[in-house]
Amino acid sequence: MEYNELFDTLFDSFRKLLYPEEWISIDLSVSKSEMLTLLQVDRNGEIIMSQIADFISIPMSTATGLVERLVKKGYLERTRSDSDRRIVAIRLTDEGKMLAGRMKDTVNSYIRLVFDALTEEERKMLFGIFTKISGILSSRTEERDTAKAENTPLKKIEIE
Amino acid sequence: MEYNELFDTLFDSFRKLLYPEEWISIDLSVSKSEMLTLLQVDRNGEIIMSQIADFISIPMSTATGLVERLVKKGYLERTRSDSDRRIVAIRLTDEGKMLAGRMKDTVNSYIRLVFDALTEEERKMLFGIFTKISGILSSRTEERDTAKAENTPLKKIEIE
DNA sequence: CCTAATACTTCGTCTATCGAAATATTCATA
DNA sequence: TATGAATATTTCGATAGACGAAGTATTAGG
Repeated sequence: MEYNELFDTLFDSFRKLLYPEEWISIDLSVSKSEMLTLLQVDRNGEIIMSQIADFISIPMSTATGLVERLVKKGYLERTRSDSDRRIVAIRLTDEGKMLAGRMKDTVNSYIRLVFDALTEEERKMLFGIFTKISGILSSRTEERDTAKAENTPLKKIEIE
Repeated sequence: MEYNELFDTLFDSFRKLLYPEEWISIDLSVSKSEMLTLLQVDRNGEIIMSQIADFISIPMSTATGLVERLVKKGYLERTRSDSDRRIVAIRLTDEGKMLAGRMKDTVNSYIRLVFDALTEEERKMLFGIFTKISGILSSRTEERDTAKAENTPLKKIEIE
């Protein structure tokens, strides 16, 4: 019976993440995908177009537009690689670094808010639980990925 | 130092929720907002347009389109209220009920997957933690809402 | 060399979102 | 009880973002 309550809580979290403007004060100058991109570039320091597309699971044509907007806004800069001139490397500008920093601070302030409300024991356990969950979810993702890879040739047999 | 790891985990969850197609097998015939709407209608049994708009935090004009698509797809039906003919009540069709059921089943299977990986103690604690967190987040939302509400009257002074 | 593969961009199209104005109905009040 | 304000919703036009197909440039392989 706890399942239902848990479902509702998750449902609510899903809603909040889809429309975070409601509960978190984020910079309105970037969209959710743009935010994700900035944080990912921040994590990697430097990243190439195809990695961005891969990471967010979008086609390259979409990634081009996404990065283009962030470049126009002054948060990212593009550089053609010298060793392989097909490759475009993406880096944060100083302004981009500041924005990424502010975004991380905001999220961290929420993490802290939650952490402060928990006991030491709960904190430890939450961390362990998170690790377990993310392990399960990524093993799921891998399953799907390999399944997809294995199915691709088979699809030709389907009667569509 | 745990903060960073936690940030990364949250960051990843955010990404997965924004692009759930990657890890969860959901019905491709509806978008994320549409899914949210269907589940909310399912929860309430019957709901009116403004409640939908309110719940998902979108303007009414957007809600109209959203519901329109779901009606066309055969998942929702509209009825003008007899007591107040301005009001439009939304209900799930049988097909809509089935889809909502399938969506809940999918999510519940994930919940179960996670639950099964946890000990009884962890389960209890996770539940408590979830309750705490959602309490904190909704008190935040309320703060923002009342702040907004308190500001509204002042707006009338504006020279429009 | 020359063809295939890779990395990326451009273009046209389509979908979703949103604000402003329009419509229809009910409420309030004088 | 007429009439102007308030409420609930839709329509319309504009705009942003996503995506597939085709195009460009560069590198790799036989």
